[in-house]
Amino acid sequence: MSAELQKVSCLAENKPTACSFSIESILGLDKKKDLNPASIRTYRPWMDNSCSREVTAHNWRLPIIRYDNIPLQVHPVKHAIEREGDAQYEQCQTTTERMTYKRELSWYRGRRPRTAFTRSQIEVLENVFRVNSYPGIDVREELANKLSLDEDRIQIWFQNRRAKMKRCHRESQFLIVKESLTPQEQ
Amino acid sequence: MSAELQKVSCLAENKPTACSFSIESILGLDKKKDLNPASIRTYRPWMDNSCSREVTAHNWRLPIIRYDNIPLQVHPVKHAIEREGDAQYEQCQTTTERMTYKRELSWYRGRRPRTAFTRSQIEVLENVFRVNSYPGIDVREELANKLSLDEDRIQIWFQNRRAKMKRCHRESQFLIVKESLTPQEQ
DNA sequence: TTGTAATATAATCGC
DNA sequence: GCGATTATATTACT
Repeated sequence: MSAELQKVSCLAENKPTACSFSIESILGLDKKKDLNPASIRTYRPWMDNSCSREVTAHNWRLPIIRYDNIPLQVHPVKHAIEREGDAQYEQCQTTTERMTYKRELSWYRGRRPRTAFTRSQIEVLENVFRVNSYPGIDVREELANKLSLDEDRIQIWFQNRRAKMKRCHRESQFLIVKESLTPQEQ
Repeated sequence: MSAELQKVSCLAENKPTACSFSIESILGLDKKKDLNPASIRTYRPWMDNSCSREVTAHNWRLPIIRYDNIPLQVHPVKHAIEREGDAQYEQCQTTTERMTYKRELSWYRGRRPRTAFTRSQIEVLENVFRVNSYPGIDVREELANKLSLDEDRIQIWFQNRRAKMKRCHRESQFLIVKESLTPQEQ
């Protein structure tokens, strides 16, 4: 971390370091601040109470919450490189060990069990998707009722389906361009 | 496949079967359309001219035309509905064709590439956020300079961060209530 | 291993 | 600025 950034990040730690952000400017002439870090927890409706409580308990017990403030969405490689501060992670020597560590971490965090759509459900979803890839809440609810799925699952499905469509399109576009650049055999 | 599902899936095949999904609802046509196509012109500073030209070039290879004076980011369905003056669009006979047309258009329509903040940037932002979740323009500019980011990115970050905080708080509140209602096992 | 459901969050729109 | 959505990138599971 650069010296500049250290100066900035010292703020939250109340270090007596000189800092180029003035307190006044950071406070923005005293605006409301109502953040209670302890209150942040994720709601997992598909977990029953006992399970939720257990997860919470584990998170409190285990020193693995240090990444809650840091984006989990990073390049795995970069991530691995940059996680030098995580002692527990560093202790994992083999890839397998690290995988296990990560898996346990995710288990403690709680993740909705993967939904396995049936063939008929997919068929209907695909048919609707062909006609409208952006169904509104009403259509999604209709689908949810008819297919016996949560509306949330429908929404995620369409989201992922759009991403897939886009990916496929990008790839085909790339192919077209590539072929146009090398019209002859190659 | 059940009778219900057949009713649904018939849609994409244009079968004259009675169907409990209305065409309007599937197409999302039963929603209000409130855009004024003539007045919409979005500025995309991150698309420089060369890039635009390249995109245009790609568009020329495909049965897609470019749209310089339409919203770059709208609901494709709404968008498609309101572009009745577009001759190419009118040439698309079937709903599917129109959807495809519209869909491809939206791919070329620009969206700012997702910014990937670095760990150190997030760290600083989080530290400032803890102290002040509503930084004024001056603090945002300071941060922008120090973190080598656009002030705009900073602003959006704080906006999303506040939303996240709110969400987390709501969820934890919900959990508390839920647990207080079912304090025993089960 | 691949495909994809799920997740987190940056970006966008309409108010 | 907010709430609601969408896009995007990544993770993790089958």
